[in-house]
Amino acid sequence: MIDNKINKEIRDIFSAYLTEKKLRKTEERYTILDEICAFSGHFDIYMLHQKLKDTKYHVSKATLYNTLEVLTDAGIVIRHQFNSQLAQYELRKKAEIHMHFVCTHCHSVSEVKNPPFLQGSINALKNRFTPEYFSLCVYGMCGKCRNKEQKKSQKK
Amino acid sequence: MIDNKINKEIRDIFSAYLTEKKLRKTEERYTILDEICAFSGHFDIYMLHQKLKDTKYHVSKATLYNTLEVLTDAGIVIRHQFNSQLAQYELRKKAEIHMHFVCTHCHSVSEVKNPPFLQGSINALKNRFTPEYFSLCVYGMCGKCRNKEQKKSQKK
DNA sequence: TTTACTGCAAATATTTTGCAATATC
DNA sequence: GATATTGCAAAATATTTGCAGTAAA
Repeated sequence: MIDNKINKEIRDIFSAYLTEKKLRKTEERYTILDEICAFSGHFDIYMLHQKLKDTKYHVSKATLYNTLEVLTDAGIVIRHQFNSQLAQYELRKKAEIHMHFVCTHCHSVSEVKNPPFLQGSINALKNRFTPEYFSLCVYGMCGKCRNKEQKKSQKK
Repeated sequence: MIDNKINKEIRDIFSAYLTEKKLRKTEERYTILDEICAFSGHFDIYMLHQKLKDTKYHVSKATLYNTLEVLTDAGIVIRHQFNSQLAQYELRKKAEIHMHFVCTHCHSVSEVKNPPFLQGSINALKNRFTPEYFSLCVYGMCGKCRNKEQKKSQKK
């Protein structure tokens, strides 16, 4: 779980990054980061925009895209493009501990804890590449869709 | 390598799929599949469109998108969305034997043979999910960018 | 002969860009 | 005070859709 302590830790990492890159520490950037930390899983631009609207804090789409790019460059947020055109984001802290199951039927994305050996085997490739993080997406049919398909074939 | 024999094998799988789903066997669909088989790695809609133009065989973008959807549904082609908006595709036959290294600096995508145990560990999750294929993307800095960064820091 | 497929153009969706106003350093 | 960042609107990019003509079954 990402609690307030970890939330603060992430804010500090962001501050250090902004200082290092001589970027400005704006209220918008920190507000966006706080809202991102509050998401339990994936989110997209629209969900984030909506969430900020609910808190009565107005931020433009342009700023959202800009901030997400900075956060991605800082390695704090990971950008996924599962199946749809709309990019999905998530906190890297959360992404690192699971793999994604993308259902090829209903396009739902669920998460399963990463097999621990995976990290090790990726680290082993360091001579050719400097791995920062990885994303394992397994495509297939999710439990729900499988049940539906089974019911269908039973009716025949 | 995908040679003509495998190419024919894929055509047959496609034919069987089209028959099963009561879809039509058009010249466009087979021509597109042939061009796809000729790509050695990833490709996108524009590369495919260009390639077909070169062979003097005109196919509209709409048909390309349509056919790629059919091929994806058939499990013959895999659709990736690495970093850009432009979807990248590749033959599943090829995708299954490697993982992707996506450079977070220059956005190049290279391929490395999959660790063989990965397939096994994914199959082990069959009770919750029916895995069809997987895509392991490792993000980080590629060799070229790493060298450039090293040269930069040496100059300082 | 029926209707799925194709091509074109228009519509939609997502992200990026230009620029004036504003706020950080 | 210099200039990075913001917000808005317009542009750019990628994909989908509507529809009339064509071709597979």
